[in-house]
Amino acid sequence: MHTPTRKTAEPTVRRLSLYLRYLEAFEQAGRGTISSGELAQSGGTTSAQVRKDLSFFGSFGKRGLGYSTHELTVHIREILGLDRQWRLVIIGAGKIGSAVAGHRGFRDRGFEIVGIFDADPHRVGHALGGVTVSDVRHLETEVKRLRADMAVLAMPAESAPEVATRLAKAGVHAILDFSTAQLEVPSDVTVRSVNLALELEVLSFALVNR
Amino acid sequence: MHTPTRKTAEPTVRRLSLYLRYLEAFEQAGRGTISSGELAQSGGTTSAQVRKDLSFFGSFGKRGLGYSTHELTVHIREILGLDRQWRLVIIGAGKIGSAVAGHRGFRDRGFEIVGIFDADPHRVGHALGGVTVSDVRHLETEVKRLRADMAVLAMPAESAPEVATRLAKAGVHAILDFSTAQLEVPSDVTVRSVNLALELEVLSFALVNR
DNA sequence: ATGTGCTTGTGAAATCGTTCACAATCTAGG
DNA sequence: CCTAGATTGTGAACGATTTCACAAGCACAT
Repeated sequence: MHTPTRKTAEPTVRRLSLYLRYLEAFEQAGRGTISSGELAQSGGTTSAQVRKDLSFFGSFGKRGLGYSTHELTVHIREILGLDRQWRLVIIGAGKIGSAVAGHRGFRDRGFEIVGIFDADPHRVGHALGGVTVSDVRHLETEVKRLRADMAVLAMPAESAPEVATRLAKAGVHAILDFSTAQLEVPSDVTVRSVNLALELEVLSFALVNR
Repeated sequence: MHTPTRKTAEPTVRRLSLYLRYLEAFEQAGRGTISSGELAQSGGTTSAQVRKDLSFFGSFGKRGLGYSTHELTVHIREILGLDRQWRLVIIGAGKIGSAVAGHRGFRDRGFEIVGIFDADPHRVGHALGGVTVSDVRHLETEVKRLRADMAVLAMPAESAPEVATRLAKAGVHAILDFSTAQLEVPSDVTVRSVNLALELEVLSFALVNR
């Protein structure tokens, strides 16, 4: 596997993630090999796209035959960094935080929830998915102690920027943000936003311009 | 406002949605006008990008002055189709479904939750955010009766494709899917997927390639 | 009324991502 | 060992999106 010369396109990474899901299904089904065309069908793209995506990272296939499902699974896992355990904290024990905490399948894919935080004293101390909710006041020390790699922000937009800054200071380099806030973080911290209202608005646009 | 000649780029629509959020804040703060540069800063883009995005739909600004916050707000709302009420159903009353149902701010933005469905008899009949959970067996008739425009799928991937098909038949043309399934729907139905595991995997990739 | 300073709207250029098309190379079968 | 059939890997073409750069237009001060 050769590391891409410079930064890889995000759409490529997203598709790799999808390919991985389908590969796992194929492997379960006992298929030893798979062609770029078959992978493309599962992921709603084209065979050329699949091959191009993979070619950024190496040559994993055999001409005339396709890809070994098992080997390609291992390769993609390695590319995405899923060949290790990631330690995850959730900030906000409300509806969304609980949903994330209760989402089985995270742990299976290497994401271990090691801490949950909330500002509401009524929530602190209660268990959520086997993890006890801590007071967000102790965020820095706890996050360091837990050696968290990533954080999920499931809190009101008002407090999100401050918490993001504190997380960055505590050594968290990846944040998944469900709030609608615009986070200001150091350049070595990656932030991804999931904004439910925005998704509905894109759907609204699609309906109007149908 | 001139309707764009053909389909508008999705990134443009997403940014419009972000601009709208910042415009509302600016309007709240009593700012009468705003420049493309200021809007760009809020949305993490460039002033040229803002002007280009808006130019697909018309000329809303005044040279030398900028945009009227109020007028631009109204224009973007109209472009996105937020100048009307959308009727929303949620399929799946589990963790994610509850989070969506309880999300205040949807209603404020014109998305009214008119129905919630679940397959689990234990959940049917209970109220969630002021709406009683119905049995998913009655999906078609209920969705038609409620005149739903959009649906949120918050259910296991196994049953999602079937439900998506039934929704399409019942006249729903926009679906926001939280499952990891690949949905097959008629071309006049727009589907958007939000996949939590995938987002974490993109973050994982970012961490590994930092 | 004119000049100054600022900001828009938009072609043109640059960049980025996708699709095409085909040589290279593999397997399997005779 | 050789041929037929399949499928990869990848430059090159294409298409889409972003950035650049500047003329045009407006407000305000003088």
